[in-house]
Amino acid sequence: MLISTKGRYALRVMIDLAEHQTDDFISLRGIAQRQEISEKYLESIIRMLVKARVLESLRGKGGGYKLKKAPEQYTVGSILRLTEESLAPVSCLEEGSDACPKAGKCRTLPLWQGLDKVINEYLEGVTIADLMEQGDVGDNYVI
Amino acid sequence: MLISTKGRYALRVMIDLAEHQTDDFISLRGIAQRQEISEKYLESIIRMLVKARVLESLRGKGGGYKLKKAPEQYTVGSILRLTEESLAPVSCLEEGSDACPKAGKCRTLPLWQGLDKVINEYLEGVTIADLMEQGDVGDNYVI
DNA sequence: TATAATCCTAGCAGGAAGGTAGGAATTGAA
DNA sequence: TTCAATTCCTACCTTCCTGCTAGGATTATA
Repeated sequence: MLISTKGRYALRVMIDLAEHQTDDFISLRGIAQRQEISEKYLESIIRMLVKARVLESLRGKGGGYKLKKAPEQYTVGSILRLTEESLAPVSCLEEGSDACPKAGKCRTLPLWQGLDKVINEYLEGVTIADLMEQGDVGDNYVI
Repeated sequence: MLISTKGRYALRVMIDLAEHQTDDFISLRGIAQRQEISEKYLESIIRMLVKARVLESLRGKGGGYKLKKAPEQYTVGSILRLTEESLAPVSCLEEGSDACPKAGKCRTLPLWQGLDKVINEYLEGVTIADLMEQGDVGDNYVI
């Protein structure tokens, strides 16, 4: 499995915020209740999004979260990359992993590179806006 | 990460057997040494391939393993499906998992179905023969 | 000052990945 | 017949990650 609950929940948070967008901040509690996810767990996920400056936050009464940009400007890939350690299909392609000494003569490396490319292109071709309403999806978002 | 060492090693076994194909059976020890993988671990992986009737085996002296079909006839996807529990990118698409009660109104399900499709199409488009010699790769096997 | 909210650190249970160990069964050859 | 080479089978172990929980510190509003 490539995508953990962290990544899936992060996307659902983004969609929820996009769908309930106003000038006000939206509280964790509201998101958690609508999405039926534990507040405490969701908290840790949302904090990643705040740290990555994808969300704006405000503490104290009336506080909460808000998207920083328009939903069209967030690709699915850019969000998943924040919560998943890596989207690489195999460990040898993970960022920060040293180049494999056998890379030159590896029979399968090109296979994994190709798979990686296909996955990334797909995930970069879909935005949060595309996910908001089924039936009004982007060109790249074809099942 | 989508693909475990089990899957990667299984592919390497298939390639090794394809490249050293004769009428004789090829021993586990030989494969393990060429691929620099622990004999004991490789043994458990190869047994999956034998059980799935992808390989033919012979016990005793002079025994070993052999491909049952030509390398062109094994897609990468068909091999990986034997060793990986599931190639689905998210748990809700795994075979045998009950349909999610929220599937009807799920904002992200089509996203995952699309990703699943892209991954499977890619992996079905490459065969063991494609992996044998770089430079002589199939049409679908483009980086 | 009370209350509502986010921030922060720590920890934990369960399962899977990756690998090891030891021996039983089978086959071919001396 | 016996020995050596080989696959088959079962059990186990360690380490890491996922998914989740707990408890409190900090900040803003009314």
